[in-house]
Amino acid sequence: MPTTVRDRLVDAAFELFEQQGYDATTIDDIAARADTSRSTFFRHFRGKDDVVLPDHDALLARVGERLSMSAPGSRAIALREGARVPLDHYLAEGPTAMARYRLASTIPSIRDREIASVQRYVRLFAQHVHGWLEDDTDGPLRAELVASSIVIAHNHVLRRWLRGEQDEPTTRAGLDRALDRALLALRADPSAGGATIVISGPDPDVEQVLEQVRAALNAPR
Amino acid sequence: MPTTVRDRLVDAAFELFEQQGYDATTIDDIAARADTSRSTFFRHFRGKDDVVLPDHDALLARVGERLSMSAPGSRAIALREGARVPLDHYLAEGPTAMARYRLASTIPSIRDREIASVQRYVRLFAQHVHGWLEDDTDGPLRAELVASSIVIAHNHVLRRWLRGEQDEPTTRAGLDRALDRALLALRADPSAGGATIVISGPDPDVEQVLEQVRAALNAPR
DNA sequence: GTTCGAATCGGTACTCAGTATCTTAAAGTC
DNA sequence: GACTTTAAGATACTGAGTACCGATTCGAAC
Repeated sequence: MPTTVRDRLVDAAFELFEQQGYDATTIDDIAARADTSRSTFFRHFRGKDDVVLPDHDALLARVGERLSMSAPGSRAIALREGARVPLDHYLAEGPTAMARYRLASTIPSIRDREIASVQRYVRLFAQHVHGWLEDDTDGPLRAELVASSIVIAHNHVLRRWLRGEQDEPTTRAGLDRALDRALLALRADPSAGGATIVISGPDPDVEQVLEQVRAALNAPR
Repeated sequence: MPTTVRDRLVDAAFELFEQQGYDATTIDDIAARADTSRSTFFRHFRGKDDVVLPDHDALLARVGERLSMSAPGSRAIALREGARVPLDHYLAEGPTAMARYRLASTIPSIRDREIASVQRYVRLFAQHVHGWLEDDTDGPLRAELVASSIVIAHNHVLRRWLRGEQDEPTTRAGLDRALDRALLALRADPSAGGATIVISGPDPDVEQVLEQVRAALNAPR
């Protein structure tokens, strides 16, 4: 089978990291186990932690593409499908994604880089949402809130799968539920003219709702 | 005046970083300009980037303290005052905070560490909020959403001040407004029994509101 | 078949961050 | 004054990351 040098390096790195720890394994160790040289390692990866992390660049680009082709009427759909892109990617990756998660949970250096990567997704979502809210005062803040909520919802369901707490179908369905909750912030829009009503909850009683509305309107705000 | 070695090191580092860039200045440079030795530098700071970052540990502890002494009736107040702790700290710091912001905006290494620090605040808030929502299904997700919204609101107003776009009083008032928006996610609680009503916006017309409520209740959800 | 060019890889040497350890000077403490 | 503690300087080492050079291979063009 045509295993490339790059693949051998990744495998060697994962094995050594899990086996003898991150700090304890040198790049020479990784290169040696992959039957190649230190130079070659640095030709393929920017650094030691780079081996573990997936290439977010490609994934980020795909998410950006999805968000770019969004019509004014279907913003929410674009956001949901944008969030689905990385989730599907990791679900398809399977065990590799899980191994990476184990490492990212343990090794501070890698966890920090992972957090920084997550932030790039937040910024990407925020940029698009901000563009959609151009006329809004407080646009940047709302955009950031919505963006981070989406990413949090995504990571929430992803982590449960990575930890083996959920199977794939449950995870996919979970994203939709989590996004429901996350996008409440988008739906409740205090900057719109008049008032914005958000009603959530199972089968509300109409009279009770109206009573609550009266109370809310009469209360000092 | 009794400038300590530590202070001299910090000053030297800031000057050199701004003057000749982060990567271009070695720790020897910093030590030399502070008229001390490399050993002393590492005795005071864990690493090169540590000089720039404030000690989040103390700040984090103070926020945690404030959140810990929160009664069931005053959760929202605790969150607001918890968010005010770091804001007040940076406002008091003044120019130093601004210089740090300039560096963090420019130098990827420092920015990544800054992002990781922010994440620690999110986790702290989330832990407390999660404790308060113990009985809630989806508690962890809601807690994360609320926590990150608070931190985003905080950083939003802080950044505007750091960039010199706002004066201090405006910034303090801005935090409250930003938190209003951020905490919508907390108020709109789909897991509560019955329904939850969130009404936001300036001076809503009662009839219009009731009409919207009827429409929302009649619409298929 | 030869030659040219472009990748790909290995090898060497260097800078610098970070750690460990030892020694020294100064400042309390009894 | 002798003793302990603490802050600082000095030295040496490991390992990440960079720069550069040379060797090999594989095609394509002539």
